[in-house]
Amino acid sequence: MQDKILLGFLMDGEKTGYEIKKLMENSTSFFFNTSLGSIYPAFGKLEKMGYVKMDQVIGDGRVKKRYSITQEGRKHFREWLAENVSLSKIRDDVLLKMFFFSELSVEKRCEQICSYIDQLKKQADTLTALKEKLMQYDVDKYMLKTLDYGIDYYLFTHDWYKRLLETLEDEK
Amino acid sequence: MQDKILLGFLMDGEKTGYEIKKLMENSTSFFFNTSLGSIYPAFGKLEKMGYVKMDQVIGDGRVKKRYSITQEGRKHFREWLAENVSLSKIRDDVLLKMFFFSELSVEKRCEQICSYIDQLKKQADTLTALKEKLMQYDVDKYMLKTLDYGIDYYLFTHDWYKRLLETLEDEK
DNA sequence: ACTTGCATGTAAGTCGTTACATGATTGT
DNA sequence: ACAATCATGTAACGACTTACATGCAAGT
Repeated sequence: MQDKILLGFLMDGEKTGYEIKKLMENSTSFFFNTSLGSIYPAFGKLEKMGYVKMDQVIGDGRVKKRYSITQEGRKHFREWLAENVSLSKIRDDVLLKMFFFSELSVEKRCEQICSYIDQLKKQADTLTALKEKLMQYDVDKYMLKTLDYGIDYYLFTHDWYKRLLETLEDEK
Repeated sequence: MQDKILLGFLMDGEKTGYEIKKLMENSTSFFFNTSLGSIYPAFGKLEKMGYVKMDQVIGDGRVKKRYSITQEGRKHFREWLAENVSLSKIRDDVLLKMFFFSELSVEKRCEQICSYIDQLKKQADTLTALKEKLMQYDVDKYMLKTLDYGIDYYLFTHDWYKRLLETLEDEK
């Protein structure tokens, strides 16, 4: 999975591991993020498989390892893109807590939901701001679409829990 | 995380690992599921920590290991429930593929989204059927709420991608 | 007789994170 | 001088999953 995202980021030009990490932070991080501690070893594997090749470059007086994608890498990535998609699980610990909400007092339930609503709103705002920023540059259409999904998802979830909170407060 | 769900399921009475697995399949599986291969070792750890205790029981002519939650276990579980919630990441491989959709032909993009829409509809229907079934019994209110979220989430995502498909088909 | 479901458990492997370790450059 | 950021990498650990291994009981 995370090897695919590395290949994906190399599709439009060579990059270092560190650069890809920075790019992720400003684009995919809300749904996909990877630590440097797994990016570097992943490049090693991709190189062994012949999907990327490395060039040692001196830039800013520093030695950097710049990776580029090979023809086989491109093929492999496009095959993965065309492969059947499947539903992934919602792995959400708020949902899990809500499942057992009967074990918690009404007050605590409200506190938890209030806090969550706050966080959802903030996340939606953060992504909206990110979108405004990115739209100033010439960013890929589908990168913006995923951002749109993110914004809409957090707004939907925000509204859902806000409605839940209203029913909770009636119970008080 | 998965130790919490085990404790949660024991809150309303003792159960075997196998029984909990079955319960999960009919309730939390759409957002949280755990294999038996991790349930059994998890019980071992919970027992060591004093959160559960085991009784060997003979039922149906079989030797079973029935676990019950201790007072410390209850305390630990309730503390976890009251702990600050935080946003979890959407780990969705469809979103990741959409991010790189420019690398795929318009036809393939539509195929992928069509297939995904289908799956989302089916999942919403499955959960709706599950809800009808559960409502016949006396199921906990918040268990049904999580199911409601699941249904609404899949419907929201279904509609979102359906709208995306319409814009994709205009491009053809 | 045979398959399915009940029931438990271990071992190997995957995938990822955090912490540790190092060191150069840039800005204050 | 000092902190922050750039840049790479490894080691330890965690949280799982799949496959393997076993065996009884119930239904067909």
